[in-house]
Parts: sequence; structure tokens; C-alpha cells
Amino acid sequence: MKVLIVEDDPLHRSYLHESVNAALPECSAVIEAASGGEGEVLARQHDKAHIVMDLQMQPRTGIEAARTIWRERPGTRILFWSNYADEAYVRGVSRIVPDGAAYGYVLKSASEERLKLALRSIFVENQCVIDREVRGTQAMSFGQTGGFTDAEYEILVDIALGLTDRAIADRRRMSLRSVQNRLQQIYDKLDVYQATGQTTGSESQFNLRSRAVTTAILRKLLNYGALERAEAELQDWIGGQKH
Amino acid sequence: MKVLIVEDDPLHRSYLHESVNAALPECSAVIEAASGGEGEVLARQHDKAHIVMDLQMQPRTGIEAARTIWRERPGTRILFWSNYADEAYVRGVSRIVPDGAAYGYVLKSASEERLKLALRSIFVENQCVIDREVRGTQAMSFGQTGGFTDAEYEILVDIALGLTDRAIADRRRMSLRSVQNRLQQIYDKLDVYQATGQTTGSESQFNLRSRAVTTAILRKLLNYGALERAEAELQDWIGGQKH
DNA sequence: ATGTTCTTTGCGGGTTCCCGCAAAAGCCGG
DNA sequence: CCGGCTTTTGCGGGAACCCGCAAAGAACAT
Repeated sequence: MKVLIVEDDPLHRSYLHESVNAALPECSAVIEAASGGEGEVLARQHDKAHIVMDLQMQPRTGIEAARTIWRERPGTRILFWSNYADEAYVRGVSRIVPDGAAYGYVLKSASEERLKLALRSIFVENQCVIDREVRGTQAMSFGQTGGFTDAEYEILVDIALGLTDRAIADRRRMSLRSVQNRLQQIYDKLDVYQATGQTTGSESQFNLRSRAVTTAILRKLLNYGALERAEAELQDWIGGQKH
Repeated sequence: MKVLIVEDDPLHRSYLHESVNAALPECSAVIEAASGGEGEVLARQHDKAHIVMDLQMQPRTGIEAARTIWRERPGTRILFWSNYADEAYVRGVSRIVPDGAAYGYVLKSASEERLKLALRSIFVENQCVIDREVRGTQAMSFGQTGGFTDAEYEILVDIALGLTDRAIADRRRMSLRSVQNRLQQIYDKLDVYQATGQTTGSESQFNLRSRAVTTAILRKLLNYGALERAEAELQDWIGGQKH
């Protein structure tokens, strides 16, 4: 068994290396990559290796690396190893995991025991292991309680990118009014109607559109990585438009 | 000499501990704190300790901790130790450093030598040490080349928070039109006028307001921590308004 | 086929935003 | 005090946004 570690922080990398050695004595080789791009290359070279992948990396994030790896080799087992359980990350991961692939998601704050257990579960038993906290945000997200549907999330990302209603309608192939309906659902769910106090009698409001975006960021529905990915997709789409 | 380490990641904490011991043999005690709040408490107890402070921490960030510590003890020497050189962080730090206080800013990606050198320079020589990359974004920010003035940055934060033009005018004590002037300067500097391609002849545009915010985030002028802080200030202001 | 429910679409108007234009108000060297 | 200079403010109009209302469609059980 070979294990490929993709992690840009040298401290965490060597920590992972030790943990893999301790948890998987049957492992014959541990390869290290210090960035997402390097990880993709090494995954191609060692095409039976299991992978431990950091999510936050510069410039090529773990999600992008995992996507290309899974595209070439859908059965690969990947254990994601991340600082946060932000909904944006969780959604990003579950969006790209192929059907039937085994994967894991553990937080860096987890104990070494949990990490070793996860390593054995996924790489030996071929069984998904998802950290309890992550499960929490997953449920939050897919359950209806305050969660966003994929359609709503799509539109949320679009206004975050700064698209106009008209542009969203074009991009998502729906009417202008439907876009605005979705927006209202989003505004409701993000509870964005709080008024700012005012010395004069009348009360000024928030700009709902911008307010929704930052509320989403503050609630960790969106984060830098998600925006970066979405921006890249947007540029692709623009390129395709004027073909 | 005493040194207080404030860092939530245990790996980095013990790495710092070792580096301090190696670089500062005259140091008599090293205290560790695992969060911003704990750091503030320990800083009060050990009121001559120098501080090494991580910036990204949950829930209380290093900038907030540093601000309260400096408020109580303005001469304290603090070495900031961060993953990124985002303009939002750099601006946040230089906004709170008291006049004449010695401080440092080194990146986690720096070599151990650089770290030790910085520890000696600031804690022994009482001399500022700012990582080269950070200097770069500092210059970018305060020099006129594509940089934002404080006034513009303030407004940028305000639209990011979702305030309406009217509300910004009230908050910053200026006329509506002046706010909109500032907005146009911001739109210019962020170069937000790119049109999305369109099948019909006419071309749809971005929503400049939202587009400016995410462009700023993608360029790392804004990030989660900055928004969080600004949101707290905003809530304070709203409270004061309806007194 | 009929009724119920949910989603999508169109219309209209009130509000906010974006911005060109020009007058008014500060800032300085003469 | 006076001509420049930048910055601030007011006005007006066109566009985009927010949203209530109601008709048209789609999905599904009876």
C-alpha cells in the first residue's frame, strides 16, 4: 500500500507522515507533495496510492486537485484533512465525490487517535469516515432547516460574483422574475431585513443584495475558496458565451 | 525575560516553543495560550512578557487580542505570526499598533532562521521586523499605486456590510453624493466594468456594488476576519444610533 | 378528467443605484 | 484679495432592483 500526502504546511506534513507510519504498518511507501498541482502529478505516477489531502492550499486548492484526480481515477480513496467544517468546504467536497467512492473528512483539531482510526477505516476497510462536526454542517445543509437547496445556492454564488439579475437569468436559463423569486427566498433564509437605526423617523434599510453575500460569508456558507472556484467557472462561461 | 505564545494549533505552538527556547536562551519562562481570550488573561497575569501571536484564531482573533493587550499595556512587544500577507490582515495590524511600539510580522512559511532572527530582533533589540512580503503589501496599500486611501477603504467595508448609500452617508457624516463619488473611485480602482458576453446584441453588466466586494475579497483586500470585525463595529454603531 | 399544490412567468410601481453636469465650498501660492 | 486647484454637494434621469399580485404550467393523487 502506498500513501500520498498532499499538504503545504511542512509541520502538518511531517505530522501526517508519522501518523500514517504509525497507523498503517502495512504501508510500503509514503510520498509527500507540497501543493495541489504537485499532488496531481504524483498521483498520476503512483496510480494505486491512497491520498491524504489538505483543503486549504495556495495556489491550487485541495478540492481542485481532488477533482482532477478523481476524474482520472474515480476509485481513488481520499481522506480530506481540513482546519474548518465550513459549509462551503463540505459542499465543495460532496459536489465532486464520484458515486461509490470512499472518502473521509477529518478536522485538524481532531485527536491523533481519531486521525489514525480514520486512516485505517478508509484505506483498509474502504469505508467512509466523516467527522462528527462535518456531519453536522452536512445535515444543516441538506436538511430543510435553514438549509439551502442547490438551486438557491447557485444563485447565491451568482450574486456574490456580482452578476446582474438579467445575467443570472441568461446563465441559468430562467426568467428574470424566477431569479428574483429565488433571491427573495435567499433573503428570507439569511434573515437580512434588519433595519439600521435612524435619527430621523423613517428607517433606512440594508442593500439586500450585498447584505446577503456577507451574511453568507459570515455564516460560512461562502468562503474565499468557493468564490475563487466560482469566479473561474464564471470566466469560462463568459468565454463560451462570446465564442 | 518571559515569552507568551498565543496560537491555537498545537503543532505550531510546540514548534514556536522550541524555536523560542533555541533563539532566546536568556528567556526564563515560556507560557502557552491556545486562544485569543486565554492570551489576554495570561498577558494580564504576566505583565512583562513579550508575546508571539497567531492571527487566525477561532473564536477570538489575534488582532482583537492584541488590541486589548495593547490598550492595557501599550509598550508590549508583539510578534505576529501568520499564514498570509493579505492586505486585510496587514491593514488590521497597522491600524491597532500604538505609537512607538515595537512589533513584528513574519509568515509561517518563513524559515526557522528568519523566525529566530525576528525573535531576537524584536524581543532583545526592540526593533521592528516586518517580513519582506508583508512590506510588499504594505507598500502596495499605502503607496498610491492602485492602493486605497483610508476613506475609500472605509466605504468599501461599508458596502461589503450591505449598507445602503443613505446609511453610509449617515454613518460617515457625508452627503449622499459624496458617498457615491467614493464608490465610483472604488469601482475604478477595482476595475469592475468588464461586461459579460451576451447572445443578444446588447451587453449586460455586472452589479457594480456586489462585484466590487467580491473583487476586493479575491484580491485579498478583504477577508473573513476583517468582515467579522467590521460587522461587530456596525452592530455597536446601530446600538448607539437608537440610544 | 378534475382538483390541489407548488413552481414559474409576466406586469407594474416604488425604491435604490449609477453617474454626467454644474454650482458651491475649501485650499494655496501670489 | 484674487485666480487656480481639488473636493464636496445638489439635481436629474436612466437603469437595476425589490416585491405584491395574479395568471399560466407542471406534478401528482383521486
